[in-house]
Amino acid sequence: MSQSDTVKRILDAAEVLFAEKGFAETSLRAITSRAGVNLAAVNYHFGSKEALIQAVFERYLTPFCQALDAKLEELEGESRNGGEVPLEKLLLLASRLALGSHGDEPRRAMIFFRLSGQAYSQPQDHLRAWLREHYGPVFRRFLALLRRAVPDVPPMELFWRVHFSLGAVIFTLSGMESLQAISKKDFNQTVTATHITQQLLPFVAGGIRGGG
Amino acid sequence: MSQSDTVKRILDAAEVLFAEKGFAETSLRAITSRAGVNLAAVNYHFGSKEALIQAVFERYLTPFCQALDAKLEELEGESRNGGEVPLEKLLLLASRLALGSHGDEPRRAMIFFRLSGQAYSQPQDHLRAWLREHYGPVFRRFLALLRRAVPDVPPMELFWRVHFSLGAVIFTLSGMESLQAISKKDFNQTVTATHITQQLLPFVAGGIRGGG
DNA sequence: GCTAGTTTAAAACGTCTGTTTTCAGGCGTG
DNA sequence: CACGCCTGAAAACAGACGTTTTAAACTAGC
Repeated sequence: MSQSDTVKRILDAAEVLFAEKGFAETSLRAITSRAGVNLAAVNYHFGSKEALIQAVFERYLTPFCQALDAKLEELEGESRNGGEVPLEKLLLLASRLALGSHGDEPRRAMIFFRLSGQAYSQPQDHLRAWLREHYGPVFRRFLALLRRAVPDVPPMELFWRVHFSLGAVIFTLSGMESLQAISKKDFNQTVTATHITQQLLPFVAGGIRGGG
Repeated sequence: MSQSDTVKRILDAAEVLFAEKGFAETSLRAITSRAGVNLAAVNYHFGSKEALIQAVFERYLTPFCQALDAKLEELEGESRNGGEVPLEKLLLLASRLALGSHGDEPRRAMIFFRLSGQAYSQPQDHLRAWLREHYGPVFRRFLALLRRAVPDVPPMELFWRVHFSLGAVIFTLSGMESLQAISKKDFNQTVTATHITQQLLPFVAGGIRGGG
C-alpha cells in the first residue's frame, strides 16, 4: 500500500482546487476539508504545500510522459527504416495521449491543462525548473521527431513555434469555461475538449509550417 | 492634476510587482514600499486591492485600445472603397500597436503581457468579465475585419483560431525570461520582444489560415 | 499483544494579509 | 486665514494562512 487512501484523496482534492482557484488562493484547509481528511495530514504525508503541488503534477505527468515516450520510441523505429513521420501524425499522437492517457477521462485532462496554465504563469522558478528537469528529455525527443517532419523550418524557428503551440493549447484549454460560454452565445454550439482539440490540430499544423 | 504623483507611483510599482509575482503573491505593503508611499494610500486612492488591479489594467489597455480602434476605423474606410485588408497587415498592425503604443518601450509591453497571462489564468471572473465588458467592442471590430481577410475560414473556426493565437502570444511573452535562457543556451542567440513578434507573425498567419 | 505506521481531533504558533483608524502636517484655492 | 484635499507615520484590527505539536485512537504485521 504505497499509496494510502488519504494520500489519494488529498491529491484528488488538491488537483481540482488548484485548477479552480490557483495555488496561492487554495488553502490547505480547503484541500483537507474537501478531501475529508485532517489538516495535519498534508504536512505529514507531503511535508509542505510546495511538495504537495509537485506531487499533484507528478501523479499526472509521469504516466502521460511514459506513454508518450513509448510511442515516440515506436515511431523512431518506424522512421529509421522508412520515411519520416508526418507532422499531423505527431500532433495527433500528442493530443490523443494528452486527452486519453488517464482512462479516457477528458475532464481530468481539462483540469490538468488549467493546472499547467497556472504553473506557467506562476513566476516562481521552482516548479518550472522541476518540470523541465523531470520531463525535458521526452520533450526534446518529441522535438527531434518534429524537426524531421518539417525539415524546411529552421531549428530555431521551430523551437519558438512549438512554444507558441504550447501556449495556444494551454491558454485555450485552461480558459475553456469562459470560452464555452461565449461560443454558446455567439454560435449556439456546445464545446467539448475533444472538439477543441480537433480545432487545434489544423491551427497548430498551419502555424508550425508557417504561413508567410 | 487628475493623476497625482502618488497614484502614478503606486500604479508603476503595482504593474511591475504584479507581473513579477502575481496578484495574490504581491502584498500592498510590497507595492507601497517599492513606490515609496504610505500603505494607507492604496486604499485611499483606489479603495481596495481589487480596484488597484483593475486600475493597472485600465491605464495600459485604454490607450492601446483607443489607438487600435482608430487604426481599425481607418482600415474600414479603406476597405469599403477598395479590396479587403490582407491578414498580414492586420496582424502587423496589432503587434506594432501592442509593442509601441506606449512610447516605444517594449519592456513595458512585456510587463503587460505577463500581467495578461496572470489575469487569464486567474479563475476569478471579476477581472475577465471586466476586461471583456470594457474592451470587447474593439475586439469584435478587429474580428470582423479578420473575417473578411480570410473568408474561406468558417466564422466559428476563426473564433477559435483567434483565441489560439492570443494564447500563443500571451503565453510565450509572459514566460519569456525562461525561454530566453533556453534559447540562449541552445541557439546562442539573445531574444528581444520585437524578435519574438517577428517569429510570431508567420506562425499566427499560418495557424489562422489553417494547415490541413 | 506488542509495535510501528496512520489517522483524527484540537489547539496553538507566529506571521502575513487587507483594511481601517487616528493624528499630524503640507499644499494650494477661495 | 481657513478650508478641503493629499500625504505621511504609526498603530491596530480581525482574519487567514502554513506549520507544528500533543494526544488519543485505529490498523495492520511480526
